Amino acid sequence: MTILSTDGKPRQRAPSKKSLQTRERILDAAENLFAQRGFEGASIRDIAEAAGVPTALVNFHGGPKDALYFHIVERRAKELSDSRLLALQRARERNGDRPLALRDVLACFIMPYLEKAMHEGAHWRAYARLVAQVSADERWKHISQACFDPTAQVFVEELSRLYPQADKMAVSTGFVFSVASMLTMSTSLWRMEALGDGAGAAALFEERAQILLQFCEHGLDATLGKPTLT
Amino acid sequence: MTILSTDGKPRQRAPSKKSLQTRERILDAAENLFAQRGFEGASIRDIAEAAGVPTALVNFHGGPKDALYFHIVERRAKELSDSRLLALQRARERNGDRPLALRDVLACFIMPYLEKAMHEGAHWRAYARLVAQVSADERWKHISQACFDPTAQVFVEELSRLYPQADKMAVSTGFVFSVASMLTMSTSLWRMEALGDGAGAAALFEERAQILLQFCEHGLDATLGKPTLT
DNA sequence: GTCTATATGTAGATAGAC
DNA sequence: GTCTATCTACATATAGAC
Repeated sequence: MTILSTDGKPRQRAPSKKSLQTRERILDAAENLFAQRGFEGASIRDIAEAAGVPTALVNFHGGPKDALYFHIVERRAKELSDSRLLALQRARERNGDRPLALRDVLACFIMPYLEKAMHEGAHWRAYARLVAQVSADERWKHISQACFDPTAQVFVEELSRLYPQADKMAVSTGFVFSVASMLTMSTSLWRMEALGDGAGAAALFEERAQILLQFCEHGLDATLGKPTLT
Repeated sequence: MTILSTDGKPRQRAPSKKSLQTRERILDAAENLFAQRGFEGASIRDIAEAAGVPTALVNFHGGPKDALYFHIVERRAKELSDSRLLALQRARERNGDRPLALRDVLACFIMPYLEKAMHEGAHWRAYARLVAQVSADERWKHISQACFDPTAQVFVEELSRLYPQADKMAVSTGFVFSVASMLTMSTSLWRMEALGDGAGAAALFEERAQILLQFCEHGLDATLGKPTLT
């Protein structure tokens, strides 16, 4: 039974400080390589080399490869979910009795993600690509269910409250379109640059974030604000 | 030098009819497995087994693995591009001097893709997932450049004509968001079902296509119709 | 906890008979 | 064109010394 197995059993003893540092280095290296090359494209050996440890140590700290992958996604998922739910709670408090605006609900979901990717460095940018991989591949459905769906459900329900006449299928469809657009900020900046004139494109992340919010807000409003076509 | 190498050199002799059938079976099997498991996740051996041929025959007809991957994406790219450009040309003819509506431009790009995925069977649905993989991974940038960018550029320029005051960066950003939303129809139906109530979700592809068009049309119009925020 | 050594399986690719 | 057999490299994972 390994430390990082997914069944949640606690370790027998507290790990040493040095062990924790080693473990972090391994997880960070794995996060980077998985994000860059995908699950099958990143080998345990590559990860060990990037972390500067023998390969056996990756398995010791990370367990089997699929458990390592799960754990790396899970590791930052709680922080991200907490940021989103906290933002939502505060927005509700600010509004008192009035219902939230669509733009506010969207911003509570999208901005915590973008802010971490923008301001908290390479780890979160790699993590963002990892999330995109998991979200677009049904083979990782169990990871989405465990790490993302609970929070996503909260936001889908919030949208349903704002547009009570829209059926749930339309709401979840529009929400997934919005998430896909958001994730594409992390996976496809290179594509935007190739299709635009490319001048200073990478520097305009803030501007693109506004475009994203605008895009999703009006797309969702048009989708949910009127009956679905037949 | 193999038949399918990417340098475009012609074969020395015309292949036999039987050879062509074998080749098709291999390419179809590869398309399916690459779409399902990604480039590294699908092995030459898996592909050979799915096609019912010895592994050596996959290399003979497909060349090195990366050339095979490229070729499979390229194989249907031309048909898809042609459908899109033809739809655009016809829409222009229908309109005479009047400029195209945003909705029409979007439909010319999106509908050929969705119609093939809907009505032309499993091959195109697998291909759609393959396109999503390539479009979201910078490692395959050369494939996007060769197979998708020329047509994408035409549509970006068409959008720029409709919104001449919008800068090109905003146009390409909004376009990539739209493409990401479109591709998510092929990769994440399972996610929409998980987040919606799930009842009959898979059967409502047509309805979702309308939602997609509505979403992208109003998202783009809001994004491009007013000056970008600062 | 860490490392060396290794067990065991599978990967991509090709040689050469037919 | 096709297939068998095989080369070589690399994969995941663990055993067992320290």
